[in-house]
Formats: sequence, C-alpha cells, structure tokens
Amino acid sequence: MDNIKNQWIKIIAEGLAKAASAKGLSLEKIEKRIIVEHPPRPELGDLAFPMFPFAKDFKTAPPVIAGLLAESLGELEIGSVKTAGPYLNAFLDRAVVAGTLLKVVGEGADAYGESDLLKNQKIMVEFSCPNTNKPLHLGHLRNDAIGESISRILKASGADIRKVNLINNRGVHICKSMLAYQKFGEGRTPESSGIKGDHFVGEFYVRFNQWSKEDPTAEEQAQEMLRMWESGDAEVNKLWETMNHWTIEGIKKTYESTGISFDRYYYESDTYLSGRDEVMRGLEKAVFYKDKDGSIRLDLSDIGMDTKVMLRSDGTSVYMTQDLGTAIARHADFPFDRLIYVVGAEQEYHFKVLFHALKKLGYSWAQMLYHLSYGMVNLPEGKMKSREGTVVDADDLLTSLSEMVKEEILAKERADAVGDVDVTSSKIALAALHYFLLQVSPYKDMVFNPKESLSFNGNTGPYLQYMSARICSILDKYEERSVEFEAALVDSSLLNSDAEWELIKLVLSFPAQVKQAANELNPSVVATYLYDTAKAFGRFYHDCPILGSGDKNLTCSRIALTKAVLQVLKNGFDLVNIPFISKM
RNA sequence: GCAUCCAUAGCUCAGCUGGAUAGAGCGACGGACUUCGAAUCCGUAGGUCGCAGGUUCGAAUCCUGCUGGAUGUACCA
Repeated sequence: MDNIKNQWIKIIAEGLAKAASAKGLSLEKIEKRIIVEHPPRPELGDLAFPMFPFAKDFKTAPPVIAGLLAESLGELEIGSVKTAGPYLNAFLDRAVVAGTLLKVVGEGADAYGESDLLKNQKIMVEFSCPNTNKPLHLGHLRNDAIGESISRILKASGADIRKVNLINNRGVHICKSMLAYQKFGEGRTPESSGIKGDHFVGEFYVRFNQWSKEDPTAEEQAQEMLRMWESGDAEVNKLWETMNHWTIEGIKKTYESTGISFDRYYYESDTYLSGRDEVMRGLEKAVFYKDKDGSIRLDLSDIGMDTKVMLRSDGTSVYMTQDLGTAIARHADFPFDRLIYVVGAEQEYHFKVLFHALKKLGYSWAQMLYHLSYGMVNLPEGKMKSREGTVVDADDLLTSLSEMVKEEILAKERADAVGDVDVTSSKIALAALHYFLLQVSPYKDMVFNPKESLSFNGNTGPYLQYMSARICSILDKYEERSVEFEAALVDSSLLNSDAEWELIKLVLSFPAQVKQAANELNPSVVATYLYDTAKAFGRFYHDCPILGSGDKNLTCSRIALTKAVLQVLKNGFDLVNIPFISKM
C-alpha cells in the first residue's frame, strides 16, 4: 500500500508541476507538500489529495486547482481521478491492487507485516517486575500485556529484542510475609496445603497486616528481620530463599498461562550492592554529595527539581540505588540502543531522576532510556485498594473468565466441535483479556468492568477469534470439495465488489499499521486494526458467497482473499498475544 | 501550593503528521438463519468533542487561560 501511495504522490506532483508551468508558475518541493488522505466515504475514492496547500502558489481557490490538476493528469494507467470540491480523489485499479495483494500475502506468509524499520537495533524491554510477597493482580496483567506486545511488535519491525524482568525480592515488605510465616506458618508449604506458591506467600503478607494491628511491635520486628537479612543471617536467608522460590514459581505459572516470557530475570537482591558501589563512585566523582543528615544525594536543581536520596544515611539501599545498579548491569550484558521500561505512570518522577543520575555519572547510553508510562486500571466502583480487598487477582480473574467461556461453549453445544473444552476456554479467555487491555492506549487510565466489559460479543478478542475460526471452517469445506474447483483459476479482477475492495485495502495496510504501532509503542493500533479487518471480513462473507458463488474462478479468487485475511489475522494475533484457534 | 497527565454518545473506548457530514462496541429500539457455524450481519435513535479565547483557508487534533479528575512532589516501591 505504501508503494501505491508513493506512486500516486509522484503522479500528482508531476501533474501539479505541469499545471503550474502552463500558468507560468513553478512549484518547489511539491512531493513533500502533497498530503495523502483517505476520503471519509469509500464511494468518494480510495485516496484523497487536498489542494489547500497549493492555493497560495496558484493564487486560486483549491477547487479550481483540483480541476486544473485533473485536466493535466488526463488518462492514467494505474487508476482514475475525480475532483470533489477542493480535493482530487483517486480511484485505484481494483484488479491490479488485488493482484499484488494475492502475490504478497500468499499462503503461509507468516512474515507478512514484518519490516526492517528497526533493523540492527538492540532493544531491551523491561516489564512485569513483581514483588515476591504476593501474587500478580490486574495491574500486572496490563503491564505484562503491554510489555509482551510491544516486544513482539518491535521484533516484527526488525529489532533485536531482549525481554527482561526485575524481581523485587528484598526490602521490608518481603520480610513481613517471612515474619508472618515464621509465626503462623507451622511448617506448612504450598505443596502440603495445595495452594499455588505466590498465593501461599501472599496469605502470610495479609496475615502480617492483621497481626500488626494487634501487636504494635510487628513493624519493628520486620525492620529487625531486614537488618538480619542484610547482615547475612543464615536462618533468615534460608527462609527468604525458600519463600522467594515459592512465589516466583507461582508467578511463572501465571506467565506461562498468559503467554508471557522473558529472556532474562534480574533480581534486586543481586543488583542493589553494585548500585551501592556505583553511588559511592558517584560520590567520589562529586556527582553526588553527602548531606548533613548523612544520606548521599543528587542535586536536581539544574533540572528544576529538589534533591533525591541515592543511599540512606545508614548505608542501606533505596529503590533508586538498585535501579542504578540494574541499568548498568544490563547495558554490560546487552549493549542496547534503547531500553524501554514498561512501568506505571505513578513512577514518572523516579525515572526522570534515574535517567538524569545515569547521565550525570557519564553513561552516554543514558539518553537511550525510555519510560513507557501506562495508566492505571480502575474498577467501576473506583480504584483497586488492597486494604479494602478490591484488588483483582490475576489468577482468579483468568479462572473466572475461563469458566464464563466454558459455560458459553456448553450453552452453544460446541463442546464436541472444539475438542478440548478447557484448553479452548482458556484461550478464548486470554483473547478477551488481552484485547480488552491492549485496545486502550497505554498512557490512558482505563476502567475494567469484569461483568460487562469482558463480554464475548462486539468489539472483543473472542470476536476476532470467531472470525478466524469461521475462516478456517470455510477453508476446510473448500478442501473437502476441492475436486469441484480443480480447474479454477485465481482472477483478481473478479474481486471487485465494495466489500471485497474494503477488505483488500485493509489487508494491504497491515505492514503500515505494524510500523505505526512500533513507532508509537502502542499495541492498540494493531488491536484496532484487527477489529476493523475482522469486521470487514464479516461483512464480506455475508455479502459475498464464497463456496457458493456460482463461478469456479470467483470462488477460487475469494478463497485466495480469505486465506490472505486469515494470514493477517494470525500474524496480528501474535503481536497482541491473542491465541489463534481454528474452532470455537 | 507546584509538576505531569487526562476530559469525545447513557457506559467503555477509537479518531494517523491539523482537512470533506466526528466513528466503533455495549445498552435501547427494529429487521435478517430450509443457503459457507447467528459468539454473526443490517438498520434506527443517541454528540455544544469539559468551558472560553487564540493561531489557520480549515481545530476533537496545535497554543494560552479556566473548570473538573488522576498521579506525583518519601531516607516506600
């Protein structure tokens, strides 16, 4: 589609130049000034060229220029033009375009949509970053969905991607669940109690908060445990290792069930020490300074901010300390051209300071760091609050979604057709969830209504899956009846109805959509595109009988188009982590 | 207080570097299954694009101010 647009820009530029010289005028940088748009309604044409920008050159009204241009263009081989007020609209030659489509998106074109936009670029993407004291919640699911999808989109754009996680496994909040386990655990384990590890540990975190209400020394005891941990106390460390393992194993199971993966895990417990060393070096180099209160700080007055603590007065680390260490370790491991932190908008200040600190420390790559800031997930009743117990647990949500899907499958009596009902249910549930989370622009806050928003009708993930499943079923039938169509030929000129034409244009615009998503770091571009395409297919197969078209060649051509649509849906699903299923 | 972000249909969201009559879904109402699975399709109703200025031939989009909301402004993460 890009090629087609560029061809037209050249033609329009030549036409304008000709029209201008006929009036004794000469235009400069015509091609760059030409704007290509899509007319608001398809019957107006396929491409639109507004003439407003040339009004001053010609010293005439845009509608007149459009007329002059149409005249100077005359008859064209690649389509036709028509004036519409101040616009010159182009109608593409449908047969030619359809022909190129079928060539480009042949069967098995798994690479369709990929580009070399970011060729030779090393990009690291950090996302998820859970604490090891409780299981994942809905907020993490948005983070995971964005991180995974962005990584896939950038990879499809040619980048060398490294997905990384950072496990927040140290600090007083971790000690709280450990302490509660010591007090109330009675030696139980996730295995012995039959509870997933992260949930098991999470229960003790909740237990601590209950206990701390009864016992005023609880907080103090947790602090003491942190000191013991930092000083390397063997017993505390053993407990820490055990409980961390439980949580991480549990969280990894959630990743597995949501299709999220990482190339490398970093652990805060490994990086906070190197971060501390880095702060000390920064102190020597006078990048940081020692405050009167004994803490080591960074002066941010040069960027209009206050000061920020890099290391506590007692020498222990803060969040900033370990993030410095982590960033440096990462660049050593994988010399990235870009590092994208997928982290909530509430941490914008933190990253501003982090990036500035690294710059001041002399790391030239500090300017390659980017905070992909995303908004909160709220509930219809308001914010999720752990104190009020309104936090939506990730595993629980996935389970209840799957249950809802399963009921639907049974109600529609599709159980026999889909094969394994549970597997299919969870795949559909995942599609509902991921589509819902990714269809919203990342930077915006969003409302998650578990009851209404995750319906399986309309603008949803399951709708997309439904359309692709329908395609599969049509293609199966076509194969079954292949004898009937043996001698048929694909003839792109037969695909000339409006429904087919809209579909063809959509399929051809897929690579451009992926590029846009990569440039904007915005998976919702792909999500929206997939919905538009699925919807256009829905219209097409209602309007245009495929197997029963009454003409072998037409059927064969429509099958080729249908296959192209399936290919685009498949490739697009992968970018937004929606499982492809052939039956539902 | 200051800083950043957000405000589009009853609800949830799209709207590309400014361009033609602002679009979907849900919900409401009305149609379409003896014909490729109706988790579908088609139609109707529903909008002062928060308010007020400005730039421009032209603004939902860019600028300024205001109102409302979110977040941040920790030796928490």
